Amino acid sequence: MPELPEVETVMRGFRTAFEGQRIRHVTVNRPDLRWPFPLDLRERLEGQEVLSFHRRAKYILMRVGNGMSMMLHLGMSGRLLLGQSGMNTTPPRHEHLVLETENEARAGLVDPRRFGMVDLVPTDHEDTHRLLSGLGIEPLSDKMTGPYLHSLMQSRRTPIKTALLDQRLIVGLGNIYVCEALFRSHIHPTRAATSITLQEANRLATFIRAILTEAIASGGSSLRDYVQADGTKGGFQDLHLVYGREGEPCSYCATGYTVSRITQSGRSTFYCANCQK
DNA sequence: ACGCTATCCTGATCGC
DNA sequence: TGCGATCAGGATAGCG
Repeated sequence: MPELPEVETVMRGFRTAFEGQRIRHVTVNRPDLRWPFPLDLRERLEGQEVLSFHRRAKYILMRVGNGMSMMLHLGMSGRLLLGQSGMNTTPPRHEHLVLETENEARAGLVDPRRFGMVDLVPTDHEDTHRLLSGLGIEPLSDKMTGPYLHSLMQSRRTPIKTALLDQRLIVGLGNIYVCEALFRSHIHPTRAATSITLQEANRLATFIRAILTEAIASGGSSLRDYVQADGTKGGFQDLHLVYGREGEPCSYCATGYTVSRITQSGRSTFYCANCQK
């Protein structure tokens, strides 16, 4: 589910609710998601002050006072429900982990498909965690330039769409935002990554940055079950120009072409066969 | 060495 | 209304 804008939105809500507070209670409702929860998750977090929140790729990092960081990945269907403790409401289905603070802030991790993950890592060594150490560049950082993107694409013998989904090269993009970025850049998704010119890489860099920035500003894309931490829906799905719009007229080339859908490495790709070359 | 695929799960939706 | 098939925003292990 969540790509960079959704994870960033969730992380900001989590930060607003939890930063500076002390964790009073941790409830672990099952032993694992994609991987087992750390056996000492509860004892490592309870009683700790929440120092700060960060995002790396699609991971949320919560740093606490004992030098540990909780890593959280939402997978495909993960949501973080923020609220107050003691409301006596029925817990939602698939709420696998609950954090509560001394000030009654409550965060529940709901993940029906259980593709998400939670782990602990020493804050000083976050970057060496096996899931973080191989990650590519942050698309909203200064490293994300056309020339650098161009050089990254030269090393992959896959379609450009597949390469942009590869978190070892550039992080944060998922199926939606890759489709949208290629559409706005007028690049055909099946093109070999190595065929991307510098000029096209410049366009891609510009649009990737723009799309992610716009999506964060509108609170992410709400499809199916994604909502922001405060329960409101994001609004970026209304700005999708191709994703999920198979058969609809292309919004750019006004020639009667409609949005096509193909499958690439098992995932749907949406594009305009006329204006993406 | 690299790239493709099958796979982990549940739930929503679609066609019959 | 019911039922089976299909699809879903991710990322890995394992295979060729």
